[in-house]
Amino acid sequence: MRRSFGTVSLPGFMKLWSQYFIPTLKESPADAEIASHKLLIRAGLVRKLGGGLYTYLPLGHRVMQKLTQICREEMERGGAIELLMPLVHPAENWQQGPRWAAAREIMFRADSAGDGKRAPREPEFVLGPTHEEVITPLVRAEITSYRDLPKNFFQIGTKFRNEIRPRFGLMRAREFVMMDAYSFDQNDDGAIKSYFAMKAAYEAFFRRVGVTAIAVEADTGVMGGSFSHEFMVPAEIGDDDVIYNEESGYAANREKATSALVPADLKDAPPDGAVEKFATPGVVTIAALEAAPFGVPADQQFKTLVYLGDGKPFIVILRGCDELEEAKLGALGFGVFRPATPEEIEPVLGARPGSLGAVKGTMRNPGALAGVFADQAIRLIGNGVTGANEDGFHLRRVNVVRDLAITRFGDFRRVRPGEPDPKSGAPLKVRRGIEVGHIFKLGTKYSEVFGAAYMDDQKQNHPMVMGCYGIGISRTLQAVIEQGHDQDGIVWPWAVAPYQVLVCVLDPQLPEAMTLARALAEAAEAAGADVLVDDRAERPGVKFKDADLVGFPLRLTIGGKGLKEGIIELKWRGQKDVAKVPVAEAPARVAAAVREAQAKA
RNA sequence: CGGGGUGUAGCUUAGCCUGGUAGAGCGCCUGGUUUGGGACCAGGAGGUCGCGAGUUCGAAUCUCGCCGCCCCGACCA
Repeated sequence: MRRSFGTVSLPGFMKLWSQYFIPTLKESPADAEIASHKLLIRAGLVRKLGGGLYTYLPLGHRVMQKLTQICREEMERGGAIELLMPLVHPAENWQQGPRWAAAREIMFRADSAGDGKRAPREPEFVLGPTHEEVITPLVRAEITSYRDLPKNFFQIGTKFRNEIRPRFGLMRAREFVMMDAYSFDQNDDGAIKSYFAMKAAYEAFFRRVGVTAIAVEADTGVMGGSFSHEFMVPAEIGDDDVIYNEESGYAANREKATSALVPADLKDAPPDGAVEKFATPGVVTIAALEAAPFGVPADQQFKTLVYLGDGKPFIVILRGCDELEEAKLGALGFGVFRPATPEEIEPVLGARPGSLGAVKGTMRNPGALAGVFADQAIRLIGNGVTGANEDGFHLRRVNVVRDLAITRFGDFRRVRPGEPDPKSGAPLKVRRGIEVGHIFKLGTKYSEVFGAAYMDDQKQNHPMVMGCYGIGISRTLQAVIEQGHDQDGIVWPWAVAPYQVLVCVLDPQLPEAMTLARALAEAAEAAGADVLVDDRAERPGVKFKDADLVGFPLRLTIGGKGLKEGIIELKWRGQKDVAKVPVAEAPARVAAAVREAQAKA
C-alpha cells in the first residue's frame, strides 16, 4: 500500500511490509462494539462481507493457520485421525438423523437448481453445521469389527449456521472455522477414555495457543448425550455465565449449574391442616400474592408453569421466588418443547396462567398431561400456596407430599450466586465467558439411529458409543485478542502471532540500515521466528503505532541515530522497557531472545 | 421473530428537528518542508446522501414501503 524507497535493492528473500498487505485503521468502524472486534478490523486481520461473514486478510489468515496447525497437532497427539467431509449435505442424511426437527431452522438450505427453482423431485441439500449425520453413516459402512475400534476422526474447516443474530465479529458468525471430531468406541468405558483424551488435547491446545480457557460442566442441549464440558475463556463480553467456586474447583455453565440449596438429608414437612381455598380476585402474579392483603412470601408459593413437549402439555413446579432454567427441561427427553399458550392451558387445567396449580383433584383434565415435574427446591416450602385452577382463587396449606400430583422431582431452577456450591458448600460466584470449545459424550443416540454397530469377539453386535468434540477456531482467534490487548492494540501470544518479530527500520533509505535489518531477520528466522520487516517510508510515529496495534511480540528498531551510536533497540510488546543492544551483538541477542520466547510459549 | 437505533466519499462523521449550492477530519494523489510515538503547508481527485414510491416549484432533510447494518431480548449442536 505505501510506497517503499525504490533505491535499495535487496538480495534474497525478506518479507517486507511495503510489499505486503496490512490495511490498518486509525479509527474503529462504527459497527464494531467490543475491543477484540475493533482490533480485528483496525489491525487489518479481517474485513466484513456481510452480517456474520468475514474475509480473512493475509495477517488474519496467518493467525488462523497457526491456530489450525496447533489444533491439528494436539488432536493427532490425542489419537484422532484427520479427514475432510463435504460442507454440503444431502438433506436426507439429516432427515434420517435424530435432530432434524430441532436443527432445520438454523440450517442453511442449499438449492441444487439455483434461483429457488428446485423441482420437488430433485434432491435437497443443506450446509452442514456439524457432521454427525455424515460421519456416522460413513463409519457404519466402513467399520464393522471390534478390531477396528476405537476410532476418532476429526476435520478442520468451514461451518455454516444460520445464527439468529450474528454478533461481535467472529465471536458469533454465520460462517466460521471449526475443528470437529467424532469418536467411536466399543463401550462406555472406551467412550469415557476417548472423552478424557480429548479433554486433555483441548487443554494442551489452549495452553499452547496461550489463552486461558477453563473446562466447565455443560448442558448437552440438542446434541443429546450423557455428559459434557465447555471450554470457556473468561471475558466480560462472553455470551455465557459460568457458575463457579475456585476453592472447590466447581465450575459449570449456567444451564447446567446446580447448588446444594436443598440439603441431602431434608425431611419433608408434614401436612399443616387441610387444604383451604381462598378468593384472590385479580391476583395473577407471584408479586401480587406477596403483597397485602395476602402477604404470602414468594418462597412460600408454588409457581406452576405449563409447557408443551412434543405436542403434549406438561407441568413444571418451582418455588415462587425461583426462575426456571429452561435448558434443564432438556433432561425430560422431549424432542422439542415450548411454553404453552393460555388457550392451550385452560382446557387442561381449567384456569388461565396466574391461577394454576398441580394439586390433585383440581385439574380439569390431568390425563392429558405428559407429566408433572417438580423442582427439588419446592420441598423447602413444605406447606404453601398455589393456584386453585379456578380464576380468582388460590389454595393454602398445600403440602408437597400429600397434595401435589408430582410425577417426579428434578433440578429445574436457575442457580443464583451466593448459593452453596454442590461440592463444598462455599458460596457460588458468576462470571462471563466465551465458549471456545465443547466436548460431549454422546452415547449411542446417533449410532443407533444410523445403525453404526460392530461385532465383538463373541459374534455379538453392539451399537458404537460415540463422542463428539468441537473447537471454534475463528472464535478462538477473537478470544485470544479479547484476552490479549491493551489501549494500543493487540498483544499476541508468541505461538499464534502472525509474525513474531518485527524489524522496524526507521530509515530504510540507508543501505546499512537495510543490510542490518536483513542480518537480524535472518538471525531471528534461523532461531525459529516468523519475521516481518517494516521498510515503509513512514514517519517513526506511524510505524510504532502500527507495530503496537498489530501486536508483534518482539520489535527490533533500527534507526539512523542508533546506528551512529552503534546500537539497535529490542522491545517486547507486553513490556515497557527498551533494551539497547550493540550492533555487533545484535544477531546473537535476537536469536537468544527468540529461543527464550519459544521455550516459554 | 419482538424492542431500540442507524444508513451521507475508502474510514469516522456534521447537516435532517425548522425543505433551497452536500461540508469537515482521516486516508488517497501532486509538489514542498519535515523526520524516534499517528507531522506541516499548498494544490487536487473522490458523493446515484441505502433502494423505491409519495408530498412539494424544489427532498440528504417531510411521509410510506422495502433493504442493509448495529445493540438488547429470545435463540445458540
